[in-house]
Amino acid sequence: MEMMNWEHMNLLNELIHGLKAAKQLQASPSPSPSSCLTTEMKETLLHNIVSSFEKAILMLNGSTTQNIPMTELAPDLLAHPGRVPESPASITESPRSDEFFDVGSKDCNLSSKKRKMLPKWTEQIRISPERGLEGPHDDVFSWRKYGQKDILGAKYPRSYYRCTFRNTQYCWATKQVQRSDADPTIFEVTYRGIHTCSQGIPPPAKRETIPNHTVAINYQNNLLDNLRTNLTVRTNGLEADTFSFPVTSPFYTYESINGGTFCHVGSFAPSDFTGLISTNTSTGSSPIFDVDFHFDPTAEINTGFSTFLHNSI
DNA sequence: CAGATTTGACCAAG
DNA sequence: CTTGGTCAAATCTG
Repeated sequence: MEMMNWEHMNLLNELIHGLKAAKQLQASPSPSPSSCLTTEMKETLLHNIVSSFEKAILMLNGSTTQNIPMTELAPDLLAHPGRVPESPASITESPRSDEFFDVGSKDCNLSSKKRKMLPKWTEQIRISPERGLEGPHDDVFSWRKYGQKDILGAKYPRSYYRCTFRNTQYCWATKQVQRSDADPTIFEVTYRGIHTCSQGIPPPAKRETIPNHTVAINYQNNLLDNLRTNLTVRTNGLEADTFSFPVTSPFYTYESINGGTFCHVGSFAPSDFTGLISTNTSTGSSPIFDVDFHFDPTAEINTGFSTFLHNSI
């Protein structure tokens, strides 16, 4: 197999996925009620397109010696796909901000929907008695608490955190911490979104020996990976299973076949993780894993990646 | 004084 | 209506 430049492979892959998603969207006329793509799927495709551009830009930017911060290049892209950052107060409802999505649509406030599309996973973290009740607040990222809520049927309140750099670097990662009432030493931490702030990007110093973009993309993955090996991890629900511990935000393409939907999920993964799910890595060919699975909307929900796994390149 | 936390109010979804 | 998630003013902290 041709050993393509590692950077080019990833970059190409991003652009190809972006293009694929864009073409799918283009092939699906928006006002057609008979369109095989649901609104949700279209939104996901849009998300893919934007995210592909973001990652491609990040890769290119990571390869330059100057390394201009993403926040300067395109802060609005980092802020949210398609969203123009205004004052923080207007973020949740800005009637005119979605220039790339649903222009002219009445319900262009997609922020909550789009937020739901962010990758989401849950970890159960047990606190050690010696450390006291400080809770599982020592992850690598810095968070700012923005709310607390009593949850019906739960003994303990749920705390809401967002990335400290939400306003300065438009990083939309959030987490929720819920103490388990069954076992108060366990905290269930639900993360949503990948850090796009400088915390999720490696320090520029270490960028000479290893291909730059690989460091950039995998840095955060490694952090997550470390967390994963050290902690009990559990995913919840269909959505979480779908995203079942992505190491970068996954991209999706949909295809309608015989009334069912064929879904393709791709994500970057550290090579060791790829090795776990594929036997084809001895060639050292691809750090990317792709998953294709078929689900029939009329059938019972099947959350397994049952169909097949393969390397994409 | 700047940044973080607290907490009641608000809002969208169901 | 209820509920979970977020906002933002008030308050705290270093």
